[in-house]
Amino acid sequence: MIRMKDIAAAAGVSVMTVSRAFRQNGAVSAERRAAILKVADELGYVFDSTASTLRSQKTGFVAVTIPSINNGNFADTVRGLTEGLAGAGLQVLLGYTDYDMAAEERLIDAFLRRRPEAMVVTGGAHTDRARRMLAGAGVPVVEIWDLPANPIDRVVGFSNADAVGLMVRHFLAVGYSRIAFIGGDTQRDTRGLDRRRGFVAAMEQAGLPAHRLIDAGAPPITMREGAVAMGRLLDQWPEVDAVICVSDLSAFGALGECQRRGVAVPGRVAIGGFGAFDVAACAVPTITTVDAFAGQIGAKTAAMIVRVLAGETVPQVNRVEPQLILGGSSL
Amino acid sequence: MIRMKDIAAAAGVSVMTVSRAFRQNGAVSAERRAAILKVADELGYVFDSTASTLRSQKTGFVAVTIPSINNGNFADTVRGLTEGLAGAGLQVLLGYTDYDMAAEERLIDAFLRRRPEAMVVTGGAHTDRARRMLAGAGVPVVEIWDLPANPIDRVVGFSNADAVGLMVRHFLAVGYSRIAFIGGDTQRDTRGLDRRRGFVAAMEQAGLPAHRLIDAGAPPITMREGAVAMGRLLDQWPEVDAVICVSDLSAFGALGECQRRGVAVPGRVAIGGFGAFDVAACAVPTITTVDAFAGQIGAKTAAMIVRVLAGETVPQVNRVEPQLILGGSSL
DNA sequence: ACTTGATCTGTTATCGATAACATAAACAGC
DNA sequence: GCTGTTTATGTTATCGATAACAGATCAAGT
Repeated sequence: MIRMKDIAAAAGVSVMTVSRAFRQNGAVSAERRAAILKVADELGYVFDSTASTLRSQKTGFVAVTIPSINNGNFADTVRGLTEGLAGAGLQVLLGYTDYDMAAEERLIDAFLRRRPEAMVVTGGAHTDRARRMLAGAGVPVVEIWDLPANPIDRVVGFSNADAVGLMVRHFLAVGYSRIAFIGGDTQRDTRGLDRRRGFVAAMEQAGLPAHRLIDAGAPPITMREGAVAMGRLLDQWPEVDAVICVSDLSAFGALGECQRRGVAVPGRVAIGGFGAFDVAACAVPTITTVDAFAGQIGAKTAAMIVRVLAGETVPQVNRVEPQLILGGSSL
Repeated sequence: MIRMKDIAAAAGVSVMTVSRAFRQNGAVSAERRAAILKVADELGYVFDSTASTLRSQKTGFVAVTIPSINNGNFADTVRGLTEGLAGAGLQVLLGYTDYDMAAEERLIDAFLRRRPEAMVVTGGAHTDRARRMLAGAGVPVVEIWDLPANPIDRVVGFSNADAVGLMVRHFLAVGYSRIAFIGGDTQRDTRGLDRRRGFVAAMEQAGLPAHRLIDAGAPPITMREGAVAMGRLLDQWPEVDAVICVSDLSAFGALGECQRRGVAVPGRVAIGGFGAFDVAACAVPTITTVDAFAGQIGAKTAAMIVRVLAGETVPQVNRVEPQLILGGSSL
């Protein structure tokens, strides 16, 4: 493999000059730089980030953990992060946890060895060791998609409970009252659990019973699980007139189950989801949902990281305001 | 930051012994290793992969580029890759190209600087410079999700054209003949283009006209674009009795458009998709599709890489056989 | 007891770049 | 013309680990 010293020898300059030629702000005369880059290109030289990283102590990595890679919301967040960080020359190192805190801990451990310049983790629930590792990493840490009670460092997110409250109040306003909730029972998906808590809180605040809760199993809660849960809901509480699902995917599955059973939506049962996934806008009828602005979460996180790394003072918490999107499923 | 020499001093051993204690097969006595790891833990030491990488010339990275991060098929492939490589201590470094060859080239360049131990790229279409970089990288290169005519190195994939041929022959067998195709017109998504070519070839082989082609714009072709394209199709060729879409997402959008227009599926128009996405199985009716076994592509690619890196002789091409999955949309 | 081999530990040099410092040349200001 | 500043280049030491080699210890075999 070709190294900088080979380029230096071929171009008749010192290694240091070659190093400078490869940087944006390197103090090298324009003609020398051009000559050096030409030689490097001819020799097929590929810059070695590893050596650069070791000496300069700058990896150019921002490590990001998300629960699932197969989820349009997190994909949007990653997109926002990637694009926002690219401008600062930072690359995203992405890992997924499968909604498993132990897996998250292992991932954080593996990532920290690579000396990222910042860490982004989804949610505020972590193992004790993961918390300690993050807190002691000596780099900015951002928890996203949530508003943890005890943040490790910085936060970009929203209250999942309050967001579902929006939906409950909409359903009540439109005239539904025998409302059920699907999903969010396990400890694994704390955001799903928060949404269920938000449902219960909003119902109780309205003086209505909030006992119609259907377990949809371990996350990720897919379309299929939404369908199964809807079937159980209709069997168990036939009087139900509306259902709020932990995400649009399960809401879509629930909608399909209603259609197969000949249960009119929204005539007989109204449906609400979460996340503003494409499927909510393209289903027939469209599904009422809450947009958490996943892309913005990523973009804001990226901006926060760039500013913090530049030494600026930035507020610790950046809130995103979810927004209700009315669909045909709850008219 | 704590370094190995700090651990060595605290534990009363040499740095080399600490280094060995941190490895699986390091020749250190069990008690010494335990003592060293205990000291390291107490001091909050975090292993520095960068230095290790520079000396040992092993990064533990496998770089992977996919067209889009928000796509269940590629997500499944990445999952297969991640899991298959984890056993060999390899981490996936993931990037997405937005179906843009210039973006792919930049990504490959950025990745190669980090000295991955193997490169995985989606598809067989690349810029000349990207091809040169990959060919000269000195590491195994695997092109996936396609069967390129001139592979750079290794391949794990299938013929997108043949896979659509399966679907066409199914439609013909069930009695449809005025079949249209949605998507795949641009040069950006070569797999989509191959699928359209496969449609045309299979129709012509059956002696049927293959002129009903609807452009759905630049990839990614989403549900929305499928709906718009279906509208145009029904307006332009009202005699159409079946439509094959470049993916299940556009097929689902098309199904929704039919439902909004009161066009019975499959009574009046049959619909086929591609990719065996969740939405195909959960839509009402279910959508006939082709499973390309995205997860298997990832798993097989991972296995291939592990074996090649271990010095084994492995066939250059590993084919995956897509399979037709019948749905209610084409009964 | 002596050789042989396996196991454990230490020493030295090194991976490929860059920070820090030094120096030379060019240029401006008075 | 002299000093001070800027710009362009080179020299040296270093980032934090590991490869390669060497040496020490210990058990087994003859």
